[in-house]
Amino acid sequence: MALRESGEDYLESIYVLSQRQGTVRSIDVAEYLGVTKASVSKAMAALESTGYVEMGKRDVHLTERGLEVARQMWERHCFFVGLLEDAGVSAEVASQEGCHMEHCLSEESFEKLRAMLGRGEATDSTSES
Amino acid sequence: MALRESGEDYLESIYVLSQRQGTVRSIDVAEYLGVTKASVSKAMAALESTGYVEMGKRDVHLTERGLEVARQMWERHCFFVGLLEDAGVSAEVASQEGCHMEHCLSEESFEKLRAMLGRGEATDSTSES
DNA sequence: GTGTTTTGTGAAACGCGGCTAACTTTTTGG
DNA sequence: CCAAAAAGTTAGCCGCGTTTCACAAAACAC
Repeated sequence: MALRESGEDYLESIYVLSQRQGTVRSIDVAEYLGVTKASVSKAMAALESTGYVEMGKRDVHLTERGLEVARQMWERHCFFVGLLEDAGVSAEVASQEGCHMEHCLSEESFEKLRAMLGRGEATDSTSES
Repeated sequence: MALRESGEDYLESIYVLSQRQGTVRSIDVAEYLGVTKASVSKAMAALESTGYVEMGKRDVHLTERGLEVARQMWERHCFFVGLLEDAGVSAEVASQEGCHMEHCLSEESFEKLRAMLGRGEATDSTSES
């Protein structure tokens, strides 16, 4: 039920990778996140049992429910990274730090913050590095 | 050496409580953070061994080093809470969520963000609820 | 001053999210 | 087709930050 920060990261990376590559394997997620494949294996089992992902023979994909979370996370990721970059933070650092900020807010608070800061919808760039 | 999120929270709460009350005991920290006194006891031992706090017979206080971190955290806390409140988030939720955001950024990024959003120095309100 | 209540500590355990190592299964390429 | 490489799984471990529970030590209240 309660999705943790790490779970959200896994979902987000599956989302990003699927935009880039179509099909996503555990190993791709492991490389993307910089964890071992054993960690991914465990995490996928947990996320499958809670209904966020489904595992085919040789790929993983998001369920409706997982997709919703993943998109939301990615949107926030883009928002915070953009915000930090605009503030003059390097792309690399912004990306690292944005990764954590994206898990801090409720959906409601995030929407309010975005509305106030008026950065509209985040520009999707799942295909970039 | 490496101070974790929870360590920063402990330092911050010692700071806030000392502004409010003067003297701070473990039990005060426990109540403030909503953890057990055993947790505080362990955490204090760790923070003492790394030079962030000193423990007297019946009180805890920050070292120079601890004070610096604590002030920084509190400043960020006020910044993020203020930001969220301005966005229309309730004080209670803003406080909860700001608590997490304050640990995400490097000092450098935080300063840049603050400069861009132009909210000046945070207003200190350690004496409030 | 003595007994009760409050505060602090220590030991053992747990959940989480990683890791390594060993193994199985699948894919690939000669 | 088959061997080797790549991908996935399983088991066991670790560190962190909690918890509970039992106990020790102070503080407080008469």
